[in-house]
Amino acid sequence: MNKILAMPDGRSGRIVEVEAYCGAEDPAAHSFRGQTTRNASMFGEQGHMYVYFTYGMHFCANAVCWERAPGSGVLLRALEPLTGVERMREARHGIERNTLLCSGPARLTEAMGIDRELDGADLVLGSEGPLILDDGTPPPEVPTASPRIGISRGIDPPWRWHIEGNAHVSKRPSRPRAR
DNA sequence: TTGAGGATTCTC
DNA sequence: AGAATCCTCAAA
Repeated sequence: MNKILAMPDGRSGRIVEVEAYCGAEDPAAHSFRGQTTRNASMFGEQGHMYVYFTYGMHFCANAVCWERAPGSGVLLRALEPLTGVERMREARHGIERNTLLCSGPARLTEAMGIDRELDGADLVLGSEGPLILDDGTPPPEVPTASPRIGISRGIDPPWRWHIEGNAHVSKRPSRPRAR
């Protein structure tokens, strides 16, 4: 949280919203039932990226992190755009409001140009493109744990965290999602 | 081999 | 509230 996701072409943003998915102990995790072709990178090296395709049109990106359990990862849900904003705007079909560029897991991958080609990329070295940097900004002192969004199982543990008051955090649907 | 459902977003 | 849209995996 509060670290920076950067692309080689200059696009970058601060990570202001994340969710944790915790392997075999988490029914909502793609890795819940063990390793498959799709989720293989969740079982690969920590610090690499797990990118998945969903709803027939969207990509979402995770940082693989086994701190709690094997096959775990952190879903990147929102960025505050820092640099390369015009580039992001192009990628997002000219969307004007900066708060809509990266405020959602599939929005931020579209804005940053992240797709299945980058599944498994090393986020620490940045050798394949995306890189996570620490500019010294500390994570929030008071955790803002809340329920995860868009899942149908494993809804109990409040494993979503965001920077309180940040305008680029994604908006929670007002109604509980159908299903 | 089949088909239900999905860590979503956009528009109506 | 409904559509877009395709891939994965469990079940048969």
